[in-house]
Amino acid sequence: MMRSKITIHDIARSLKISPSTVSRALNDNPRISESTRQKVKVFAQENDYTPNILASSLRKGRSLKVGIVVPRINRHFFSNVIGEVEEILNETGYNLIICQTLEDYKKEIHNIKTLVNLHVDAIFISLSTGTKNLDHIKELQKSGIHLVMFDRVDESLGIDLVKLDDFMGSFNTVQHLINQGCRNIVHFGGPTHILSYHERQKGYSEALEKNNIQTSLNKINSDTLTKEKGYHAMINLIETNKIPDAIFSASDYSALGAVLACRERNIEIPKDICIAGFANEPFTEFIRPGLTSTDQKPELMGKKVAELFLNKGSNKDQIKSIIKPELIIRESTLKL
Amino acid sequence: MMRSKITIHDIARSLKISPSTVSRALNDNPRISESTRQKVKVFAQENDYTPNILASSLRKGRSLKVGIVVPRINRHFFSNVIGEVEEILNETGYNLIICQTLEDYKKEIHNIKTLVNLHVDAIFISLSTGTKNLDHIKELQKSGIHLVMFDRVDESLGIDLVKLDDFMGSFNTVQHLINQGCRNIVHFGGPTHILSYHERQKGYSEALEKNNIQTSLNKINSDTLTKEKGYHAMINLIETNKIPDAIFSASDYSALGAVLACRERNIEIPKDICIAGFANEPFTEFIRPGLTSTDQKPELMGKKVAELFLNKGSNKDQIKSIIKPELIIRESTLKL
DNA sequence: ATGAAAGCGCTAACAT
DNA sequence: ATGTTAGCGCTTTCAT
Repeated sequence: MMRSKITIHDIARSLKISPSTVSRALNDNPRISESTRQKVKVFAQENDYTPNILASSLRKGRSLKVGIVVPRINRHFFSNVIGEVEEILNETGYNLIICQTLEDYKKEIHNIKTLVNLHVDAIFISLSTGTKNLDHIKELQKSGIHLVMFDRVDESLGIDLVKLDDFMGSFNTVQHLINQGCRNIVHFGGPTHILSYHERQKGYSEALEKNNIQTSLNKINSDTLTKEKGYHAMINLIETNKIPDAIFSASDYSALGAVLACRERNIEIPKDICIAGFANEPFTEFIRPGLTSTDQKPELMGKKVAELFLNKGSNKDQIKSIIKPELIIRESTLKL
Repeated sequence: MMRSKITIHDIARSLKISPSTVSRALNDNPRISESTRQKVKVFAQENDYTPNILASSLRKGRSLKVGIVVPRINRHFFSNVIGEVEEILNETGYNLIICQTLEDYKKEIHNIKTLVNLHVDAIFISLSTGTKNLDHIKELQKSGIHLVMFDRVDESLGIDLVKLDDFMGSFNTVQHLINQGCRNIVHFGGPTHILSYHERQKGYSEALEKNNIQTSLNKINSDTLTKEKGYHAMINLIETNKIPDAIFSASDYSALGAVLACRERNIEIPKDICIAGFANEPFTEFIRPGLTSTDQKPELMGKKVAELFLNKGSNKDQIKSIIKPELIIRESTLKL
């Protein structure tokens, strides 16, 4: 555990062989005799030799490090993606460096610069909402660092990606609301320059259309993703006497805000209004009433992301992995 | 943003000076003339020079990287400590590498090995519950890597630490419950080999004693920190007809489990029973009834941890920074 | 104020 | 199967 003190030169000297032989033995180079390999490995083990990764990375140009950039690590979805990625990468000798952008474009650029600087072999990124310009990603593409986008992706860049079928998740939720008898459904959405939110909005609209329910732009609140914004949007609906019979929110947090507003104004869920969120955050399960939401399969997504990197090989084609969401129905939308 | 291509040698050649001069200019070595310094910096800027951190770390023996090891990154408390630490370190040019142990002793050892391998300059660690033997920490102490423990600390090792006054947090909560008229208070605690849980249990016992309430060991459930365990412990109390008038839990999650059990069995909170948790997880605010809890000041703790590292200097004495908790009183304990 | 040279620890072409 | 040598890009004595 000591800060690595002994080097391959020390081993070489003790064993009266050359450093390169030691290096090769340690790296299981087939051109080294079994006996030498054993001798070296045993000696290394006994003397607590640990390779200097810095030196090896400098020389090899690869670092066995992977960076992951997410909007926030304390979101259930992201922390579970990260957990899964970390587990798989550790098994294969890679280390994961986690960065958060806090939805800030500048911080995203800074994080990427840092990772490039650390000579990571790959970067897994989920774009921040503040990111409207993708030049930094395009530059990154040229750098030779393996790139995988996930969840908040851009499909046009030709970069391998893993994403949820957000359209399906959204469509199914709205269809469920309609099945419960809701007709006047308001959408709390996110900025549509983010593909996920665009698709969720589209799923909402198409589900309504398919059921011959008139859609209306003033039923769509974009940029309503936080608890505070959801709360205020709901209060606004109440105070302008436009209470709908359902809210479909693209975020559990803004759905929560709506729930809190309803509690405050004594509007009963699901009797007076149905509310559905998105992401299946843990709290959706234990608030009262339980909040209907869509599970985004974070572990599966993490697995796919890691595998996309590990199995890439020389395949040059863009790979898009689309994950099927699961609608978790709870009391907040159960009228029947 | 390109993977750094140009080196100080390229700059030196272009400017017809030596690499060492370039290095010095870039590092603001005072022995370089202002004009050369400017020339070098401008050229570097214009040509997107980025230093190779690997090479510089290898040479200097310091990496400008810091590792942080926590039980889980998706705990509100830890993710906020991490966020604060990251922010402060980034300002000073350091990068943070985040590892999680998932409360597993082996994973903790593995994480530390990894960080040592990466030649981090410092490790900030919060011990996992699975850690009962501290040999790996003692070894780490010898390594010369700057160490700071936080939250889940061991005070006997002489390592700088930042921790909550868990005794005070616990004592104040129980005193509050007593003030509300509760006399039969059950404690859901954690393993007492972890100092925090030991102190919380002590705070519980001493608050009772101070109020001349008889304490009893069978009112203490240790190893009851998760939602599931809290749920089962509460169900057990109900089914054995030993429903207390209050639960003080050392974890918000086990308090939540108790809340869920009460809901299921139609026991009213706070009318029939008061419940208080610990950590002030976000959900405590918006479940019904709101759950009384103790804020652990994660941002402040993160700040102290980072500062302990940045300001250490040559001071050899152990520094213990004890943070005052704040009791957040919500409906779950408001009988009066 | 600047340059030359050595070396951090490792790997890999090129020998033998 | 093993050794020699030359760096990866940077910092830092030691010169001048």
